[in-house]
Amino acid sequence: MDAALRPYDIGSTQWYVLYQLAHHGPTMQRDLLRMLQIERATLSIVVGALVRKGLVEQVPDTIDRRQKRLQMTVAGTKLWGELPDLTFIRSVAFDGIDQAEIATAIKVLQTATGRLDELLRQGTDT
Amino acid sequence: MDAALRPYDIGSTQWYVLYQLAHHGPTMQRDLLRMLQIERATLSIVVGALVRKGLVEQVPDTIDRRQKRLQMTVAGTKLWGELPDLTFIRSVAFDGIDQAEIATAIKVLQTATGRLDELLRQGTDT
DNA sequence: GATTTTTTGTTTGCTAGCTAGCATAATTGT
DNA sequence: ACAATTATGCTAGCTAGCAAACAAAAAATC
Repeated sequence: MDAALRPYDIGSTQWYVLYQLAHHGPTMQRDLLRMLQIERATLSIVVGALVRKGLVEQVPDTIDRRQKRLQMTVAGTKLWGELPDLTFIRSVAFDGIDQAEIATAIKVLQTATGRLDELLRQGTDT
Repeated sequence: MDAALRPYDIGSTQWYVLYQLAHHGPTMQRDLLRMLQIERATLSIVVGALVRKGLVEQVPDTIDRRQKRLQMTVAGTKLWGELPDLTFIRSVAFDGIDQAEIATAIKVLQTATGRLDELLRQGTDT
């Protein structure tokens, strides 16, 4: 993804933010957190980069002024239209592999990461 | 890994370098590159951190003075002895999962990453 | 109604990855 | 023997992750 996006000076996480805004419209920054599964501080940096480049606007909510609503600018919408389709990456990686084996791989990884998340969660709380 | 190593101010890649030196003795920095599968520049930073902390020594080779031999210092060996055993992480993640399913997951992921590596390799050469 | 706690976002400082470009040393070609 | 190429490592500048500490606003408590 990074290699494909490099010509556009966009990183993969920045791409995910744009994807979200392009497909689901303006979004609260706090809601993006849950969608992208990253930390507040990280998202702050990523959004900052997009704002700096003029691709995204950050508007404080009128009701809850702590929260910020993110929306694409005209320049952002234009760039999004020019970005290449990245689904070919998934095709290259997985096309032709047995569907059942992919399902097994997903199950194994979800189990493992779930257990590790749980382990971390406990370690943090205690 | 990072959570377990944090009390010792050691990152996971730094741990891998120490592991290598602890188990296989002094190693040329260029050989570590292949073992850790990271870029020259990245390893340079990681090794720099270890040298700065006095855990590893970087000695220019007498025959080829470009190359640098890495070896643990006394302080490094001491710290290595104090680090916790990290194999519990693998146990937490995978214990009890069907061995055949794990093998399938590994196969799927190796195929996918292999294909993507190949794709990147071509893109870089052209 | 005033105080405390929680939520949201930012900043700072770290690890770790990358590319590009540089210097130096070694090797290869002519 | 000298010139050109290759190999090794470093620095600079970037993305992206994290934790800790902070400010501001909102919500909860007393």
